[in-house]
Amino acid sequence: MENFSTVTGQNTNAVYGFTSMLTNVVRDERPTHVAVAFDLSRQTFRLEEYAEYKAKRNKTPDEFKSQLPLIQQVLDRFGIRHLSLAGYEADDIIATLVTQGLDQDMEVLILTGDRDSLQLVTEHSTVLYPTRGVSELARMTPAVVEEKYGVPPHRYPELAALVGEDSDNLPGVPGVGPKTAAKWIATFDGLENLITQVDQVPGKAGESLRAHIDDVLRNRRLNALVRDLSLDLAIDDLGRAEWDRGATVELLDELEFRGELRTRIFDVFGGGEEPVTVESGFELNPISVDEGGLGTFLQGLEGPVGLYVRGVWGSGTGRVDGIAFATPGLAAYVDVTTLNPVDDEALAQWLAGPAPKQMHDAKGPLLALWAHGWTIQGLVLDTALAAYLAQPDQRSYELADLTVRYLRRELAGDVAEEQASLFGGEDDDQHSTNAMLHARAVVDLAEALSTEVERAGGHQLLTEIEQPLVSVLGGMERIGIAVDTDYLEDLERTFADEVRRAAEDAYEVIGKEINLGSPKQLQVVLFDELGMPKTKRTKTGYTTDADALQDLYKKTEHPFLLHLLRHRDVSRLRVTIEGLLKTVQPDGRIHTTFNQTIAATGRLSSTDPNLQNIPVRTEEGRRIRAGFVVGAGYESLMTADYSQIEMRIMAHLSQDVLLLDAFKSGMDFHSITASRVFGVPADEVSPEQRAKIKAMNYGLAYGLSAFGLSQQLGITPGEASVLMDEYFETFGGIRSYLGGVVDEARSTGFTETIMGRRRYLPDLTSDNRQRREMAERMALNAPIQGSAADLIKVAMLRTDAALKDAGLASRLLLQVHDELVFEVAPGERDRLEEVVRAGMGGAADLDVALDVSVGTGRSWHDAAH
DNA sequence: AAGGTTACGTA
DNA sequence: CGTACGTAACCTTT
Repeated sequence: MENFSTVTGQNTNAVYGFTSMLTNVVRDERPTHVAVAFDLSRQTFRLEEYAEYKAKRNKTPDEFKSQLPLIQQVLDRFGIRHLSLAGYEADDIIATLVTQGLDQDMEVLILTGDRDSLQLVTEHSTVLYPTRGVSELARMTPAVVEEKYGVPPHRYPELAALVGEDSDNLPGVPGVGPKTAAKWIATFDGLENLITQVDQVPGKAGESLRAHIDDVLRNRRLNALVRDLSLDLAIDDLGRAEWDRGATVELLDELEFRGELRTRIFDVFGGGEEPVTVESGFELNPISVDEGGLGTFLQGLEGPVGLYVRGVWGSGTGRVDGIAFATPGLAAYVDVTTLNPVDDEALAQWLAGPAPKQMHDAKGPLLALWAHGWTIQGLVLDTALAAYLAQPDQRSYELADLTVRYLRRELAGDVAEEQASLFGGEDDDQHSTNAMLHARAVVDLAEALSTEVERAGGHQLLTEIEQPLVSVLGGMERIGIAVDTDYLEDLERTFADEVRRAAEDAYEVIGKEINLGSPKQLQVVLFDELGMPKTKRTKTGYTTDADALQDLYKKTEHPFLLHLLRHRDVSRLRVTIEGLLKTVQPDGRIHTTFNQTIAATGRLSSTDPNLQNIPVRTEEGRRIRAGFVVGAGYESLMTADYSQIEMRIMAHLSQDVLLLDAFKSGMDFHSITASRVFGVPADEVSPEQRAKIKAMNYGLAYGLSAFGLSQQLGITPGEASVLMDEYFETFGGIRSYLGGVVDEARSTGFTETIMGRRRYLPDLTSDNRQRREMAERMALNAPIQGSAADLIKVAMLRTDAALKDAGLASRLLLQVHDELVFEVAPGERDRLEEVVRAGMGGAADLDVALDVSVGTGRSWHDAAH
């Protein structure tokens, strides 16, 4: 699950975790009888005996409490019994059921995170104890308990009584840990004998025991589980009841559990049935359009028309096979490959006209329509973009997923169509029905999503930014950027030579050939054979990343490391070029795809290839940029970047006076902020001081920690902490802004950008510290990164429109988050610069200026400034 | 063949 | 133990 709360704001973390774990255990263990026990309240006989029982435990968070009824609903739907009993804990219920089960010669499994339950372990009863968070279950058999604690299971509570249990607020004997306790229990053959012969216990620990004997006895009384409760349900009642399929589907929809977990649930509890939704699919009223009658049909359509384009697209172009049209009343499908000239013209007119249209993820179809020679106007709603604005954290916005999510209806057809094409049957009927279903789904979704977007305050963002941007992005993809393939091929050979050289040098040092690209083999060489100090742990071993290798070199000065680092660098550059060359189209240009619904902050992303991560930091890397060149018929490339866009946004949002002044001064930003922090004139700021503040400036918007800053600057966390304090002393407005953002988001559930783009962060109230802190950093970053994304999108629209207005032939090619790349038509350099500076600089009216720096040259590299 | 992990490029 | 992405190689699992 990408998002652990539903659209209505109900947290589902615990329901999700519980359901997932339950499903896995049932799948793996195949139990014949299952029961789940819950605590009813804190008020138990243990609390009556000992008022401090579990007193240190935090109050159960509301977030979790609100999920309990949902968990119980899940169990009801799955046909699993659950029970609780006033005055007793869940563990007592479990102990009672285990006892009953063992009496009936059953094999019993106990899934719990409470170590007291280890007393229930026998040859026929095993505790499954969650480790590694909850991702793994340890099987606690008698042998495992004995090995881990040094006592047999039935003596575990004796050991616990001596040692104490923090989580129950039961203090044990001071100075006595598990080892001593286990030794005593073994020597005296149990706690009872230990107590009666307590005078013979030697040493300081013995003294301590004698002083705390009452505690031990009390602990032992309290940690004994009750095994003979009278319960409403007996073992025989715990066989799995009927699985309520329909109700489960309904509940899973409500919880918005989709994807992998849903499949798993149906596999385990439903015997592999495919999940289908409560309601059936879409009803069509298909009509066939007579030859020559398309124009009349189209003119007769009322209201917004859902369009679904059948075809293929990518790399800036595409092909249309057919188009389906749908309104709530009727649907039709047109095979465009067999259109007569009259219908073709009628369709072209209608597409290019103002009739309101709705589509799903229109950019691809747009490329296909353009390639066919058609244009399209009147796109009033793109359902993929609407869904993205309503919930930007989703990993996919496929039409079929959205219909289930927002309409509770299954979009059938894809599977049928795949099967048809698999068996050779180009089933026209199937194609057209499927296409009409999709078009109809778009219409219904458009209505539902309009409401959603409105509710999330995203209407303006959708209609004035995201949707108009579709054709701008499509245009950029269609045009592509020219590359000098000869140059890049040459450069690849150069780097390949360097790769070989570095590898040979590395092999010579260690006296053998290994795969330098294999972290596993590297670990063997570095840590086992060369005996270097261990680096930071990864899931599978020790890291060999560049930072760690640099560190190791500082410590060992082993030349192998230098050759290895060199090998990494140049082989990466070589592979980058190889990848780029593979994507060059017959027109000699690379046509990336810009994705508009991936980044949860509102940024674009670029794939196939990614042109937003072309190297720029190193001299060798920049040689790759020189391979991106101006195309035939154009004069040069122009790049235009926003300078310090994120800090400017922070200045605007925080209204920190010193920060606003820093930008107004027009001086070097890092120097002037450093001069403020260190209290020296800007021209006397040392390079070290500037570097520190630069790291701080950049890190701020990411939720930087003292530890992270210390790592980056190579100073101690203490020093970093002092630096951060001094920074925040100086720029108090920033501190209060950043704190305020998180507080606000915690109470509203979302962050918001300058243009009102929201990001929902339910984890801000998680009781899992790691998740919560992660969400806090996201909350700090999202308004800043997202506002920058808003601004450059507006800038793209303004610039694109201005170019057309001015009749310029220069064109936008790329966007790299705070940078735009243009191809300059002959003689248009100066006018283009004017248009771009105005378009970008005027994208928003902030309390700081939006500085734009511009450069031109024959390549992307030469256009740097 | 698919999916996870590690490493690393950009803003 | 700093946000947001995409890609590729390696390696394990299916």
